[in-house]
Amino acid sequence: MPKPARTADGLDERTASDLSELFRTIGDTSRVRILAAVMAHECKVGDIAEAVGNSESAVSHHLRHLRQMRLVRARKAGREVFYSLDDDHVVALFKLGLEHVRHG
Amino acid sequence: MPKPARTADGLDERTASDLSELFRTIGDTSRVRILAAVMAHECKVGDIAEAVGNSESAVSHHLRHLRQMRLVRARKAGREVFYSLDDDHVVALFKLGLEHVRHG
DNA sequence: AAAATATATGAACAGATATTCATATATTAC
DNA sequence: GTAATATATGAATATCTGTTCATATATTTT
Repeated sequence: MPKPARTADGLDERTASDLSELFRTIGDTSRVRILAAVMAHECKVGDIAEAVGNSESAVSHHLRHLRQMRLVRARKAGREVFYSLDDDHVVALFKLGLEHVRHG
Repeated sequence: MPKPARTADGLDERTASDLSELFRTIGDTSRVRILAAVMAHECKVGDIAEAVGNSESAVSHHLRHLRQMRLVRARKAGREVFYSLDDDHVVALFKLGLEHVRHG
């Protein structure tokens, strides 16, 4: 099989791309707030929309994005869908990020 | 003084905005690679440009952005400018990010 | 002094992306 | 069955952002 394309700094292109995509996903104010809401406790879409002050449609779009990046997970209950964190990497990332912005 | 505007999830708007801005800064493939290069060892602009395969101008723009977010720091030596990490939050963020993308 | 080199910067353009709106799907209530 | 509710989705649009190009600044060399 072909060698992965390597940049001179030791990060292959695929990894750099994946990594940046992950951070880009968290790099949106609405999604940060959606994640913070979901982080506090399992939430259904409507409640998230109200909490972050976005339309349900916009939130739904964001949630799909977050799902695709495996940051949140959906649990269907009747006609409602409850979202929770998929793992706790996000919590750790938030903590580090906060350390930096609150004067790092 | 006025209370900071709070979202229902406990993140005030300013914090959510700052946090997302930080992640957005790392959420670009070129900047990820620039950071990786600088992370390995202090680099001057030209070398970074070559390492990541971007123009020096583009890299310079990115470096300004990274400087403004206090992610990298510049040291001037003659007509060259050497960049290094400003602190090690980025290293920790990269580690966590990699854990997530390499099967989260 | 001028020429050459390294980096920075502003403006402009191209491509990406968040939000809105209209509509679709799924589930429950009647 | 139909009506109502919750969420999802596609397309369109408006905004944001990365890169390029031209040019500016700073430093060294001759």
